[in-house]
Amino acid sequence: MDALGANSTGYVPLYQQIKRLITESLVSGEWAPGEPIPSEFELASRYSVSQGTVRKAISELASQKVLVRHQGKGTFVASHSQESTNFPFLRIAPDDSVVQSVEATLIDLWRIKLDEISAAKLLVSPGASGWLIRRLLSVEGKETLYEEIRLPGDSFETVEEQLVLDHNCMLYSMYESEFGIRILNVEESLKAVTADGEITKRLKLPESTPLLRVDRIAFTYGDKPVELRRGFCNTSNHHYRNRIV
Amino acid sequence: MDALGANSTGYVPLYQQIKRLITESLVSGEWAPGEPIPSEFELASRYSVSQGTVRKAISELASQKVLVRHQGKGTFVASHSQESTNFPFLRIAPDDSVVQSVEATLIDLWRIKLDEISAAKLLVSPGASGWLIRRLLSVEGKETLYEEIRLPGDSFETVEEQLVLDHNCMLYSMYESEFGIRILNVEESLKAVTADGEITKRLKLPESTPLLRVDRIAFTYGDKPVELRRGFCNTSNHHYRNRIV
DNA sequence: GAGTGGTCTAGACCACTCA
DNA sequence: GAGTGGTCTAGACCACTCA
Repeated sequence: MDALGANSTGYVPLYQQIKRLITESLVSGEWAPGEPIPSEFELASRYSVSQGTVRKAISELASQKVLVRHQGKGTFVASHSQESTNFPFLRIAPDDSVVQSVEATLIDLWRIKLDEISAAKLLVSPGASGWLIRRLLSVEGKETLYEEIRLPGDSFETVEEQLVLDHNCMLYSMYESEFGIRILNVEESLKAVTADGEITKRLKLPESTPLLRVDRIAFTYGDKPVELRRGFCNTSNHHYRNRIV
Repeated sequence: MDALGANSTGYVPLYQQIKRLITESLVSGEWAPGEPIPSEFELASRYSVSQGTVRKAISELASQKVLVRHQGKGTFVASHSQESTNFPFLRIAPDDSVVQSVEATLIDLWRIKLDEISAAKLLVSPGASGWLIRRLLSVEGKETLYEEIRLPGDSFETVEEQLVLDHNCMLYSMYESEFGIRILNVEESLKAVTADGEITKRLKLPESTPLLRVDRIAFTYGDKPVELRRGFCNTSNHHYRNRIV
């Protein structure tokens, strides 16, 4: 099986091909985030297949949250700006309640050269230019998470502090509207650590408090990595939740 | 929408009803783990619907890993004993390689009375009898994870030490074959902690080493909780991995 | 009432497995 | 070659939205 779903005889199901064509239109920007795509019957006639085949393609894209279906209204390009939550990949929650408010405050923003490890993870050459964003997240009014975010300069040409502030630190929504980069999924790697003085100070904690370190790689279309993130989380009153099936 | 997928007018799609009938046959044991269920056409005639409708029901059950499909061979009841991995819900991996070998050694096993919190999580009355299993997991030959497992006595009447040893500490496979309880999914809650003396001694670590504490509730059919687990993981050379979409 | 996605059917044919 | 799951079609009808 290759990336298109072809087997050794070169057979690729029609719906896989349709899925690819739809994805191409999304990447090219023919259909913008938040906007409706053509109806299933329109797409069926455009690609000369049956509605059922288009439907199967759309179903898979909807399960990846690339598209969103609304019965009676249409199928829409998924958009961070119209999602229920502003931090769709945030797994930190307070212990005794459900997460209701998350606030981010910007610490600072720098143009940097990406170190070797970061560059390798972002699939760019070591020393390539990039950006470093540092910020603090408060969950339910309590400083809980200190984050360092690294962005590759080739995908993010100019990141102004004002831009980040304008978007109220909703970064993924900013990536989408300002840079045309939609984050589709993320990989996280967690460890328990004791953090250094600066981080504990930011989180207003005594030194050597154990912290949950969350390393993230965020991916856009085609599993292309476009953001690195390292977070240090105070888990005295919060936890990282996960469901595995 | 109720649990069956009915809307306010009482309409329930056929495939949802079929899904329910199939699940009932699975719970009743008509089709045992690892065995094939009847073919799509057979089920279609049994339930007097089309193959497509049966197919849609099976597809959803397959995506929940309740069933497993094999083209050309049939559809099988999922079984832990024939899964690729013996620890299907284990998210701990070594930092610099892929996880290849996991070994579990039993520390001890006790009949206990469930404390209030555990009983509440397992939806049984506080003080109800149960079991406590303590064990150590080695990943790639290195002691990495200390675990305490609590089981409710109503689902697990008698748990013998020999039984656990016979199953080589593959607990979920044991639950399935010995108690007819199949774990379908788990919820985990993670925190960074400094563990007490006994745990660090078990993991051969200096005291006050930060550890990743993983609390798990495991569910069977109908989202019924049937196992509690608390693990303490040494993350110096290992990490907890997660993918979010 | 027109248009959308959601369900369901009957039938055809394909890819894969196994004897 | 028989039997399985996997794909695809054309057409019908349902549930929902919006004017």
